[in-house]
Amino acid sequence: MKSDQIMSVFSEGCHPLSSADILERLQHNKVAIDRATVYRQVSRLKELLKLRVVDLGDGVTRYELNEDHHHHLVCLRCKKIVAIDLSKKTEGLLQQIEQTYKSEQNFILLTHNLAFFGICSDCQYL
Amino acid sequence: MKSDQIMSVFSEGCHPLSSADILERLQHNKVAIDRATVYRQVSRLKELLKLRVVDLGDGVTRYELNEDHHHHLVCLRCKKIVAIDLSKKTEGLLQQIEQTYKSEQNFILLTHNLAFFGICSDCQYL
DNA sequence: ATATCTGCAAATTTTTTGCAAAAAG
DNA sequence: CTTTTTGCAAAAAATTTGCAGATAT
Repeated sequence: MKSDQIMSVFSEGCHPLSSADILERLQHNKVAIDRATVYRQVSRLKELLKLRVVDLGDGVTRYELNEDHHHHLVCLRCKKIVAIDLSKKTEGLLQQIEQTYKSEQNFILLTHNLAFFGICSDCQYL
Repeated sequence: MKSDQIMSVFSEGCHPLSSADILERLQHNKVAIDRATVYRQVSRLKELLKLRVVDLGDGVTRYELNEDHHHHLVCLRCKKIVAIDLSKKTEGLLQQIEQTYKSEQNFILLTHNLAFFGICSDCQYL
């Protein structure tokens, strides 16, 4: 089953991967897979909430595991992506927000996306 | 100048707009504009921090004014988008996060993206 | 045997680019 | 006059679809 092989490339590292990245990694691992299959399975995995979309603002759609929820810091100049862990700081707040929308609008929250954009230290004097 | 006309469609409403949306709205307003111009100007406005990318998890790149920073609640079933204002709840925290990454990594944060995904009340019993 | 998954090729959609004319400074 | 912006057409990139054969249940 190709979806397992797709899931396995996400286990290799923690960076968000585009469809092209997934394809490349699988081919590098000698797994024959078609582009269309990647798209179809990623879409399915997204619906099953195994993966989620990470849009880092550069027009490329990337995905990552929907577990171990980390966030991202993205440099607007060099596009470097740094994974950050805000769970301690945000956990209470996000739970509170979940409660609020559950009771106010009966909206059941399942996941979220949080990314920060700015200029990294290497790019500040360019 | 076409970028002013692009900016003006964002003032009409508060929903995030894709490139196709912008084109459609301008054409509806009898403004002749080419697709390429929309892409070029949006990219420029993004660099000038007048617009920012909004990630609603469906792989479509959308933009909104980078002022009045609201967040979004997105229904994973019907794709309904609800704009929410978390500024009171998150302001302190986001400022604290900005400080943390400024001092720890010398990363200057300029903007962020926060969206919640779940099932809206209309879709829960489908 | 039936239903699901896959590769392949083609179609569609989205975004980018080169270039010459138009507009702005 | 020089620089920037625009439209047009074409190219490139990203995503989706139809279909027939392969896999799995």
